Amino acid sequence: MPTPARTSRTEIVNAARSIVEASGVDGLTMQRVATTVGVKAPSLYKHVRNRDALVRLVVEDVARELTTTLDAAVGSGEPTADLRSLAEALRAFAHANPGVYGLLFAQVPTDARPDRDQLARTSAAVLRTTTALAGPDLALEAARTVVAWAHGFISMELAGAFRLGGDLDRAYAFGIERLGAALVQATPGPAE
Amino acid sequence: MPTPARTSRTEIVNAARSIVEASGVDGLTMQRVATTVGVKAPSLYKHVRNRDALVRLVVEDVARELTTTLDAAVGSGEPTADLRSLAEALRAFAHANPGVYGLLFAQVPTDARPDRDQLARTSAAVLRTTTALAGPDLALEAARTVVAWAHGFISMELAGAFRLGGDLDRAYAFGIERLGAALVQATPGPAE
DNA sequence: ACCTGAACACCGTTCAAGT
DNA sequence: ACCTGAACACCGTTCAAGT
Repeated sequence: MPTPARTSRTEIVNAARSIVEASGVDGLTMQRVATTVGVKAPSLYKHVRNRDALVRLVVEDVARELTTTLDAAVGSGEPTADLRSLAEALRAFAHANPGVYGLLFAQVPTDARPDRDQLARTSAAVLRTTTALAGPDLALEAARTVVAWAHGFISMELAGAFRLGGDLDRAYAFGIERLGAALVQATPGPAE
Repeated sequence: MPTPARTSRTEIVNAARSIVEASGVDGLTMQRVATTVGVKAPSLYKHVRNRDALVRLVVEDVARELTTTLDAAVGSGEPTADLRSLAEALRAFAHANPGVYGLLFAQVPTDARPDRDQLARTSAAVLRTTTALAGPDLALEAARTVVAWAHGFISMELAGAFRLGGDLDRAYAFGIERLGAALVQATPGPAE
């Protein structure tokens, strides 16, 4: 005789995400998710394959949200302004979701990684902006330079790696200005 | 009656480092370290306080090695060349030690973080180079921009986050050239 | 002074048994 | 069709007992 489900995949993913946000990935245990949604741990396996799969669902949820945020940040018609806006939007998103942000580019088990399509969707706004800024031939490399810098800055900031004082807001703004200026000169670098 | 030690802190740290290198931090278990050095797990607690302290010893070991590597990379007398050399040395170090590199700037438990002094020693060569490149007033911000970019690029590369094809060596070289050029213009950006 | 076995409180995951 | 208790193989860590 079938019984109605007492929880759902969505509810489980939401619970997992807030646990990661509050306690980091290491704090994410199946038992804790279970008590949060009101069942026992073994029941979770009716809704998700295992813990890695659950982590992946959380990452994809965060990636989708970030995509929306970045898409909304562009469209000023001025590539340099869009670049600044993208960088600020990414940092604001990370500050608002410091726990799960770290998961986005983390060295996480293969089963916990989001699929290629979602990644492509998330990078679309950046690629459009660097295409306008540096031209189609250099767009990909320019995008990688910007994203590497922004993500590196933010992850070091969140990890507490900037310990030599100074104003981090100003350092971030400094980086955007210099990078924007460096990428707008569309002359290709040395071939080698 | 005292018995001679059957292992040592150094041996334990070395074992832990190679386990992290082979299997990631999650693969680092006290049991595995113990069998590697030839004792039972409880014995390890005579040499290290706990697992977090052991992780920290590994991180500090790696940081010391990286410091030596970066110090050896500079000294050409030409700041732009030193910057390129530093960036390449950091990436080569990460490729040679992909497992433990991720630990260096990771969001790791507080007890597992290296102390401030070691971090200062590791950044010294970069700061010297950016001082020569961008002047003392902008040296710290320039250093943060370079390190953020390089670390972001490398960590994304190691995490497999660059999935849109293209030549990563070329993308890294592109980033160095543009950053070097951007930082050498010592005009401060807008104050705001 | 170091090492060990036994024990405790936790994990993730499986599975038979309930409804 | 979902939920549960019991069980298994693992963790990190403590501690009394060995030498």
